[in-house]
Amino acid sequence: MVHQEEARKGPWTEQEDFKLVCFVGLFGDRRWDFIAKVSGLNRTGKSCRLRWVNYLHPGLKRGKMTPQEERLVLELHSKWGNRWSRIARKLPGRTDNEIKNYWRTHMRKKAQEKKKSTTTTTSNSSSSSSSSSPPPDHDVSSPSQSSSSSNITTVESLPFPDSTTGVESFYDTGGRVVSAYDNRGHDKMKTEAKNHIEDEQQTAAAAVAGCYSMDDIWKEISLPEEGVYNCNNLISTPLIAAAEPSPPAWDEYYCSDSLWINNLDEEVSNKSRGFTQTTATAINDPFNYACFDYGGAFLTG
DNA sequence: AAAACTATCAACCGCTATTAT
DNA sequence: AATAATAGCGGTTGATAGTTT
Repeated sequence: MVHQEEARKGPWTEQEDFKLVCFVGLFGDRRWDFIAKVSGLNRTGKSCRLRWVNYLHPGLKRGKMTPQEERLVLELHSKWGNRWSRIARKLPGRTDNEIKNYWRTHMRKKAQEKKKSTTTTTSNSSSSSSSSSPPPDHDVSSPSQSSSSSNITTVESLPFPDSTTGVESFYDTGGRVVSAYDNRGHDKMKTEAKNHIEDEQQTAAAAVAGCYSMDDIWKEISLPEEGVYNCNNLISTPLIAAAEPSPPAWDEYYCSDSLWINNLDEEVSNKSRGFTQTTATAINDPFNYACFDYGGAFLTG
């Protein structure tokens, strides 16, 4: 590295994605600037975080919003306005960005429909469609509209998790994934880890960046006879050793094969956005089961 | 078949809040 | 307590896929 080049921008490549996932697996999803540096990704920490949160996070759901989710978004938006992240917490697997995008397109459409209907049928009584008409952004003025519909479930009664239930959307995990590296608390561990990390930064970066080509990586992933996906296979041993100042051992976090393969197949058939989509899922699932089992031992909070 | 238009969504920007030193 | 660094949020933009004319 001769000098600090201007950070890369624009779409992420599959290689970048993979690197990022690996390093988040190692260092947790908090220290973004650090990860950006150590990984050798020529990205800002901010960019890394965004990519992770909006695309690579294992807890993310993909595909169309379900009618239930749509209703929930409508209701919550009428309640809270453009508090996208807040709304997203009530929709596990959905990101604020996704909801925001959904709202904009969905509501714009509805607004246009409404405009049409009002201009063409001004003399008519208000149509049923207007009951779901969108307020402009920031319009939080009509909380009653949601409650007026008896078959719309109220937020509180929905089965979706929130902080009170103990089941969290991925927004609430707050990066408490690799607690040894969490820079909040665990002072002793933190110091040790920090030293360790700094010593091994070069090794780690080189290991991930250099030891495996993407072809190798995907070959590893798709080995049918293996049946399991092992993070250790993807990252060279020195890296694992370096990044593991304390238990749990990575060997405990092999993924479940069937889930991984099935989801990958599904995504392959989803031709929406070429390989990136598949890549994300391919990366997501192994780490979901291998590294980011929020319901399991890694969840420290 | 091709141009124009629309919808979708990933990613960036600027700002604010939070945490560390 | 003050300051700096970092994380997070909401708004916006731009690229591209899909649809219509």
